[in-house]
Amino acid sequence: MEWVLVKNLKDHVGSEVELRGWVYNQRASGKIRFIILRDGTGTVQCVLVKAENPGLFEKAADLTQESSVILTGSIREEPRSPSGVEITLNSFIIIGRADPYPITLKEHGVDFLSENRHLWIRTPRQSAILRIRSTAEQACREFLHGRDFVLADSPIITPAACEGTSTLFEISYHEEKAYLSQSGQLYNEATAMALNRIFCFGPTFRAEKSKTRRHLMEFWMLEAEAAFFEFEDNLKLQEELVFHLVRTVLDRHSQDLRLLNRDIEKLEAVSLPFPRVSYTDALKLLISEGHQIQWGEDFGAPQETAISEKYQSPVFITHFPAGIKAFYMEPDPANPEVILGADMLAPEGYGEIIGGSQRISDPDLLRKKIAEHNLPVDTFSWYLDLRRYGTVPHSGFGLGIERTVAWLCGIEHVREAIPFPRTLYRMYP
RNA sequence: UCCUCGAUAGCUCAACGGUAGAGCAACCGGCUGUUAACCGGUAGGUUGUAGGUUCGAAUCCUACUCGGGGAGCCA
Repeated sequence: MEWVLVKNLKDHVGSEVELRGWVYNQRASGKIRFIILRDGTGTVQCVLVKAENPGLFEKAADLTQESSVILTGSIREEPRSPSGVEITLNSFIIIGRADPYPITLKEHGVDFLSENRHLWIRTPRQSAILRIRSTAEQACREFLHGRDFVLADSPIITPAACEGTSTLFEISYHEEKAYLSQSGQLYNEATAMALNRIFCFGPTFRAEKSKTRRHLMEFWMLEAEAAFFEFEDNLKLQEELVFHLVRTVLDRHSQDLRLLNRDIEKLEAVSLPFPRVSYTDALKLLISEGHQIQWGEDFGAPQETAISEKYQSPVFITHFPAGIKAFYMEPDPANPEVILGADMLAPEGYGEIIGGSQRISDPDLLRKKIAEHNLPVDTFSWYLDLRRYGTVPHSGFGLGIERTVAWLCGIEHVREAIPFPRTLYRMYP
């Protein structure tokens, strides 16, 4: 008998098939049982009538929540079913009978759910988010490969800070100190000089004691870098990538988005080109609205939210003051006080999802900036080499996948956008 | 690091200075179409830890532990 995934049941209406999965729930009266099976691709209700098969009916009393089963049954259309199909159960075997399952169908608190993350991910909502994450990652790769970008993975163990700002996780590299990467960017610049257009996609680590719905200690970042790309090329690439992500998730996950109660209209409203506002103009706007902030100060979360809420699409904040951005960002020739970089803020207050810039290509200027930031020149010696040997203008950006997925899914917290979140006070399980 | 909130049954919560309760889960029974099914019953507790105030503390005070939300920083 053919083994079919729940999500494909509609293609087999009328036939008898085998299903393999876990019992999501069971309801029973004296004469009829409803067993909801989940197999990770969806859920389906299986019906068992006592009069038709008394032996099987009794045996099914043993099907506790999350017991694993292989069952056979006939698929039929059923107007009363939310998915339109239902299974008439013919037989089943229990692979592993589950003990009383901690995560019931009732409400639970964040602490308990986090402590049981390994089981929490089995719930329909969490599964939907993780499926969307998978598609978002796939769409990133599809998009960049389609634009002739080459995947060039950057190292996770690094000898020193990439940007010298954030706190790093220190590890012991045999007798030496080493650090977990907080960005693959500097290595990306090297691979871009070798391969022209490249990207890396992997975990990145921040040891800052951040403790908000937008922060994880370990998160995944898509970082692209392109030789000969200037500021404008960079922004265009970013907005087209993010637009592609939105469209792809809408196309492939309407059911998951519905399950998450996502307001789909807000995603459908995203359109190209994305709005742009310079730091200076954004600042004026914020001051006119009563924010206490001066030129040269970075925007905080409340400011970012205030700006992003004015637009339906993600918005670029461009031309930040050089003093609040990383040392490698190219100054604007028209005004060297500001840099040719931009942050992309997601709508609905989800915060910064991309940070990017054109990079300094002049070796002398780069050396000067390294000194100004009090960074050790010798650890950047190889990075300076990139400017010694055939320097070119180039640009890149980093996209935080969890924040992006959280926005796409409309969920409250980035911890639900990754299978096993690492937060400030929790790394179990 | 700072601000803020919290910890009571397996889970979600109530009891607010005077005998620790409810719903769900578990277990037993009932029910022919349920969608977090429903109905009846049984069992389940050193109220996060340590001290203090009091005739009496889940409740008030102090410290600690663990966690939630936020600030800063960032994706």
